[in-house]
This record gives sequence, C-alpha cells and structure tokens, in this order.
Amino acid sequence: MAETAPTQVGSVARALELVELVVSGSTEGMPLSEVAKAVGGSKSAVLATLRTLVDFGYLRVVEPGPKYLPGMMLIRLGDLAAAHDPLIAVARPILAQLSEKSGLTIRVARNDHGFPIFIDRVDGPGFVRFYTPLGVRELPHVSSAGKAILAELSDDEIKLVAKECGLVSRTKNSITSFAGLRKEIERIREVGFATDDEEDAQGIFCVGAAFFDHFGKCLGAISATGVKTDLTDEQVTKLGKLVLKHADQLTKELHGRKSVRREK
Amino acid sequence: MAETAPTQVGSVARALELVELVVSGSTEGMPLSEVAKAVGGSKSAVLATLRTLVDFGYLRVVEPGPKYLPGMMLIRLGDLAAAHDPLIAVARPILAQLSEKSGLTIRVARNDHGFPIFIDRVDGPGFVRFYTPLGVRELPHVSSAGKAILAELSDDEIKLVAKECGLVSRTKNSITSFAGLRKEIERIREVGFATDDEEDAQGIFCVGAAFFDHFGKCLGAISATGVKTDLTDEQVTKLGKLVLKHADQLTKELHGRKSVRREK
DNA sequence: ATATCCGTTCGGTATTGCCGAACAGCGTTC
DNA sequence: GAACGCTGTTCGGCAATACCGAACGGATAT
Repeated sequence: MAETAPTQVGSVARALELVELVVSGSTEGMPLSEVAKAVGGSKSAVLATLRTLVDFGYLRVVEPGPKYLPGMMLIRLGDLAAAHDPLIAVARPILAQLSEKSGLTIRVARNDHGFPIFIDRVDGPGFVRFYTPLGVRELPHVSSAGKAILAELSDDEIKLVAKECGLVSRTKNSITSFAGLRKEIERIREVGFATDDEEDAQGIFCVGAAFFDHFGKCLGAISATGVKTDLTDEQVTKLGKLVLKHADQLTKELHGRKSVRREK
Repeated sequence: MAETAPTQVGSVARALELVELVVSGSTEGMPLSEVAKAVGGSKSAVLATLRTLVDFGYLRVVEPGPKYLPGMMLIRLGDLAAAHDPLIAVARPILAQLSEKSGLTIRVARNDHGFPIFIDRVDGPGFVRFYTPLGVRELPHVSSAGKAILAELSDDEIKLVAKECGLVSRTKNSITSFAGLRKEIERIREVGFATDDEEDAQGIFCVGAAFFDHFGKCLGAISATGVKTDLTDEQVTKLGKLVLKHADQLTKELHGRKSVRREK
C-alpha cells in the first residue's frame, strides 16, 4: 500500500502523519480514539507513537480524558529553523521596517521552482488580521509574490509553471488564461512590482516585488497585504514603489544583483 | 541505553533525534555520513529515515553532495502550533504594542510548574538583536519572567522549584541562595513586577510581570529585554509599570483575574 | 445499578526496519 | 594519469520490534 518509490520508514511516516493530524485539529485537542480512527491504526500502536511524540515535546497531553495538542517543541523547531535560515535572518528587519512604514502585513516568499512558499511574516498594527500559513506552496498566479516571481522566469518556464498549477480560479478576478497571464507579466516587468487585486480572496489587495541572489537569479519575493477598500490607485503606485525599494534593499543585503531581462 | 519507562516506538524516537540534530547543526547542512556517525546508526538505516523526513518536508536536501537542512514543514508546524495556541493568539498584539511603546524585545512565557517556557517573541526595532530560543524550559531564578512567575507561587512551591533548578549561577549577579531569592520575591510582590539585572547574561536587563487565568492561577509572564546601559533607575520603574500594565491587559483579555496573595 | 464508552496493558506473530557488505561516483594525491 | 580515499547508494538476510486484538479497569451517562 505504499505510494512512494524509494526506501522509507513506515513507522516514522505514520508518526509524522499523527503530528499533522493533531496540529490541524481543534484547539481543544484530540483524544486517542479519534486519532486512531483517523489514521486507521490500532489504539495500542497509535498510543505508543503518541507517547513517543509527547516525550520529545512534539505533542503535549492535557488532562483529563487525555487529549493531544501540539507541543512546545514545534514552536522551538520552527523558531530554530527560521533563525538558521540566512534569508529569514536578513529579511526580517526589512519586513519590520516595511510593515511599520506601510501599516500592512508583510510576508516573504521563497521561489520554489516558480511557486511561492511564504516563510516569514510580520503582522501590521491594524485591527484586521489575516491568517496566512507559512511553509506551504501557494498558487503562483493569484498572489502578488507569486506573480513577481513568475515575471522573472523565462517565457518557457512560465508556461511550465502555468500548466503545473492549472491556472485555477480563486475569485472572479483570478487570471485563468495564459494570454491574460502573459499580458499581466508584461505589465509587471514594466512597473517592477506585481499586484493582486482580489484575485486570491475577496477584499484582499497585495503588492509584491522580487529579490535576487548574486547570480541575478530570483530567490523569492516580498509582499504587502491589505484590505482593498483601504487603497486608492495613487496609493497603490506609491505602495508598489515602497515595496520595490525594500525588495531591492533585501537584494543588496543578500549581496545579490537584479537580473538582466532575459530574451524570449 | 533507554531512559524512558513506558512504551515507545524506537524508529520514531531515532527519527526525531535526527531532526533535532540537523536543526541544531550549521546553516551549511549536514551530510549523511556525519548524521550517521552522530547518532551511531548504520548509513542505510539513517538514509531511509532521512528520506522519510525529507518526503514530509521536515528536512530538505541541498545538492551537491547531498546535505540535509531544516525543511519548510518545521516553519509551517511552528506557525500552526502558535496560531492554534489561544494564549499566543491573544498575547501577540499586546506584545507588539509593548514593543512599539518601549522599543524593546518582548517575550511571553508560559508557566510550566514554576519554570518559564517562552513561546512567542516580538523583536524591538533596535539594532541590537538577542537570540532568545522559544519552546525550551528556562531557568526560573535568573530571568524576569521566571521570577515574576515564582512570586505567584506559594513559599513551599518556590522551595521545590529552587531545589529542582539548583539555583545555579549564570553571572556574578545571579541569585544563588534561597534566602536571597526569598528577599527578591518579597520585593517583586510589593512592586508588582520583576527585574533581571544582568543575572542571566552580562549587559542584559529585563523586566517581567505575570498574568493569570480566571481562577487567579498564574499562567505565565511577559518580559521586556534591553541592554543594561540603556536604562536608568527611573526608566526601570517606568518600564516596570508599563510592562505590568500590559500584563494586566493580557490577563483581562484572557478573562482572568489577578490572584489574591496566598498566605504562607 | 447497569451498560457503554474510554484509555490502558499484555502477549504472540510476522512484518519491517536494521545492519554490513558490495557497488558507484568524485575529488584528491602521489 | 592512475590509484586511492572519501562520499552516497543499493541490496540481501537476520532478528528485532512494531503492529494487532483481546482483555482489563475506570469513568460517565442512562
């Protein structure tokens, strides 16, 4: 019943599934029986695995009626992973500056073969909070960071990425045709930053700009997120330049340089 | 070589050791042979485990000469765990406010049987950055958050915690005698907030205050961290009141109430 | 008071994860 | 230039061990 080709350790895979299950569960915690049913294993086997995860702090157990919750070790590992990531270490102060200047939520995404993976975030001081998960591959064509990354790829690569994600629609503003995306990319290349005008979620507006390593390769993008009604057209242009400036600053601090535009 | 009594899953335990090993390693990444040597297992077994961890995103592999690094999933899990934690969700905006007002690094710790476990942090805008690990049990008697928590325990509990941590010394200012700690606790109970005057690290000054649940039980403490030379005595008192005010605000938003002072 | 659910414990079985040796690809060294 | 040492990788065989299912004890609800 295996689906992955190369050598794997079954019990470890099952344990990691448990972690994801508990973390995705409610804040109340999951009891043993529920966990066992969800993964389709015997209670005794699941119990042994859960105990191991608790011993290592990945999960914690709350009495009474033992329920399992995410443990402190997950926070510790996430923090350590972020601290050890050179990109995050350099980007975080820049994100904070941009957040303070703009009053918006700022995020930074890594370029994962054309797809954006957001790896850090600084929330704005506003009352509106967006929950924006970190560490997951997002759709490239409906986010400003994703489009800013796409605009730095060659046309062939864009075509490949577009096929891979299928240009699925998220809202009525989403770009779903390759021709539309092509036009949008042209616009981004001209002004230097990308926008997301309610293309991923109703009422949400984003502006993003790419940053580069010392080969001129696009490492990722930063983006600012706000509610649509808060922004006028002039503000968008102003914000775009502000985001672009900070992205360039990030490039500089990474000892990178902006890529020359590649020909078709 | 086992130390834990109850049922555990060996391969999972070994896998989790690998994660910690890689995360604690350098930013360059660890090659297979190094990992295998460190955990004392065969290359083939370690390889299979590493592959499983990579498949789940806990680790990622960088070419050439396959080296293993912390993966995006760790950031994702840490972020999710934080988002699902009601305390962090409520505390984060308050930490941000306090950081902006004070210009310092603000942290929040959970009370783990008298020991502080810092679970979230908002860095100040200053140039000086402190790396303060999250999710680990810290010493209670050399941190302001720890002492703020201690001051809310009964004298018997304080004695127990003091014995457990041994009142080890970290700097020449560290409190190492129970009599000294007793006196310090009295002072904290009078003014309502705790300080750490270079007791954990040279040149570092902290101020902390506790917060409570609706039973009046101390849930944890928040603390502000800065460099010693930046602060005069009057500023310390002013800062203490500011931190205390935000801790009280946190208590309020958690629908808690401050505990009545317990008798001896 | 009874019944049903939960978490836990305990052996038996065979699955499966571990080991060690052999292979292959590089970089270095002589 | 060739041979050596170091990597990471694959493959079979043994036995450790992780799984299962049933039985126990406790709590809650009916």
